[in-house]
Amino acid sequence: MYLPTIKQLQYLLAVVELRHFGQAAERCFVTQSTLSSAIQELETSLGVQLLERTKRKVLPTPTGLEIAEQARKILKISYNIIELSSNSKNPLCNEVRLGVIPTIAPFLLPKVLLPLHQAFPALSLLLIEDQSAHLMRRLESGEIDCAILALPYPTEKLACQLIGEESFWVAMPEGDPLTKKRKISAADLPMERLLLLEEGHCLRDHAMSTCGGSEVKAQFQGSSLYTLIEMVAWGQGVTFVPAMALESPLLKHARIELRPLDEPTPHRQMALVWRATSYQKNNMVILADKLAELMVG
Amino acid sequence: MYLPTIKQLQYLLAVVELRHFGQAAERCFVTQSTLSSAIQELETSLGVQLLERTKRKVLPTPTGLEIAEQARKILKISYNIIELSSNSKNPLCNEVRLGVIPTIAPFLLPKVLLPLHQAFPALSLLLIEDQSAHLMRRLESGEIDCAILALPYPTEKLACQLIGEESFWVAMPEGDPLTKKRKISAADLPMERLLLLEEGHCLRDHAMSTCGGSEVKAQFQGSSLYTLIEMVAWGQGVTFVPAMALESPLLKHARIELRPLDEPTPHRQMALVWRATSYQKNNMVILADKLAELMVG
DNA sequence: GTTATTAATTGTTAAAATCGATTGATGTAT
DNA sequence: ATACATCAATCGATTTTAACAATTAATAAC
Repeated sequence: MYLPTIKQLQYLLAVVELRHFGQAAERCFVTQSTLSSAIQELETSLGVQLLERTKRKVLPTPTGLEIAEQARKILKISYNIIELSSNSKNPLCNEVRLGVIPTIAPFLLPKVLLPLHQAFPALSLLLIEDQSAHLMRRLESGEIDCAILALPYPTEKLACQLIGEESFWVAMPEGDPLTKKRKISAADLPMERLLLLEEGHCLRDHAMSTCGGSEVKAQFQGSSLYTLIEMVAWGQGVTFVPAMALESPLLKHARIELRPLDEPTPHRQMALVWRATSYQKNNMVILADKLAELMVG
Repeated sequence: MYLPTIKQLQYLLAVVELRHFGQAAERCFVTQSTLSSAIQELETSLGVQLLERTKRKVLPTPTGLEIAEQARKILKISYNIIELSSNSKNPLCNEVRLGVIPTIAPFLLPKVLLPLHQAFPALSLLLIEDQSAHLMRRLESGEIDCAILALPYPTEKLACQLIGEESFWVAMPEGDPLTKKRKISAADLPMERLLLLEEGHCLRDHAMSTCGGSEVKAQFQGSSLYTLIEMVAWGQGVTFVPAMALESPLLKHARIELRPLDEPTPHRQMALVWRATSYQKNNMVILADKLAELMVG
């Protein structure tokens, strides 16, 4: 079964509309002989006469008319395909599905979403908040295009670009003995009163490695930084918060005091990651650059 | 501006659906390398990445998905085109636009329409009644596909096939002196009482040539055989009628008597004519054969 | 009769499509 | 770890196709 070609249909349509091989050929930017034989080819492959030719006029057969009508549709869709692809060529005009981990999302997004929209008006961001491991899986399956993670994190086979760095602070209840220090060192931390996020949050792992690895036995596992902060405010213990969170209304809490950590200051790096093969790889670099710029400013 | 080819779109659709170059190639009956390069060709001509390839999986980009969707439509229309043309290949399945002259139509059509429909159930006949000259013009312009005319008539450049022959009879009022003869000869005809159809009807010309050419001065010009017969019934004169009309209810008229003409019997031939270039030329022969068969029976 | 117009035809060349075989990268099983 | 299997890209060779320029045959117009 031989499918017609778009070119054949294009030629047929031109002849049906102009009723003239020569003019049709001109419109299609080919010679009359090229057009003529292309249409003959179409006729024999379909096994049907599409045009009645006399030396003086060209008359489409009913079948020829019907097929020309279908050809019109096909041509229209073809132009539509070209339109579709040329639209998608502008940088950051596609929908970008971005995953962000829960300990970054609430602090970073309010800060960057508006400026991002101003910088790339055609960009449509779809946000997904999930833990690092889940985001990795969704990234690999193509469900999302990129993710903002906290490093260190194993990101083999992903392209990765840093967008910023932030140190950890210690949050403690108002009047806690620790508040007497301007800077807290790892040794000062009361392991027995340390509050951590539940399993799966990378902030938990980063905090644990700051305090000396698996020795830590966290007393309580909060499911979000919000709950954790509330616990601290009620005097249940102390915890780590990322620097970005300091500006959050959450930490304007009257009953919480914050102290930086001593040198070497523990910190985490934030990075945008994506599949190295991603069709958006060029856009990803642009996006990461913009994010880095917004983090500094 | 380069249009995609249907083949490229077909290959793309296969890959998007199967997520596998090898299987897609198999489905399309080509080698993997053929399919692979065809899709690369499509991508570069559109200037857009349509697929993300890793060694282990193939992931369509959003643009790739959209274009595959359009490809699906185009493929569907293409198959439709093939369907359209193969449908039109059955003999006499198209619409056939048939012109018939007014002195044949009312006598022939009642006789043949039903049997024709039984013989070619898929045939859709569109009937047009008009004078020979008009039919010729409409035939040439492609407005109709074929016509039933009475010969002799100049039919240059048209294909032509006889479907029957009929002699002329003379219709006269009941009790007319002429009724005493069993057969009428041309010389017997009362020229001053001869009623003819108006200009343009070929029956008029045939009648005139029977009576000796342009010598005839017809007293009255009827616009249809029906009026003419009524005139005869009212004793206004005599006229010619074609043999086929004898069976018509029109001539069961009580006040009309009919007589055949003497040897050499004047007659007319009926023929189906069509453009020699007509896409229906094969069908026309079939149709003419059938008509001839029905005329005899 | 001559000329102009038109589509088909012919012969040639350039472009492309396709294939088979190979490569390089990547998982999977032992 | 190592060998094996899988997969898409790549390469080189061959066939097929598309396109053109020039010509021909048929027709209409003058």
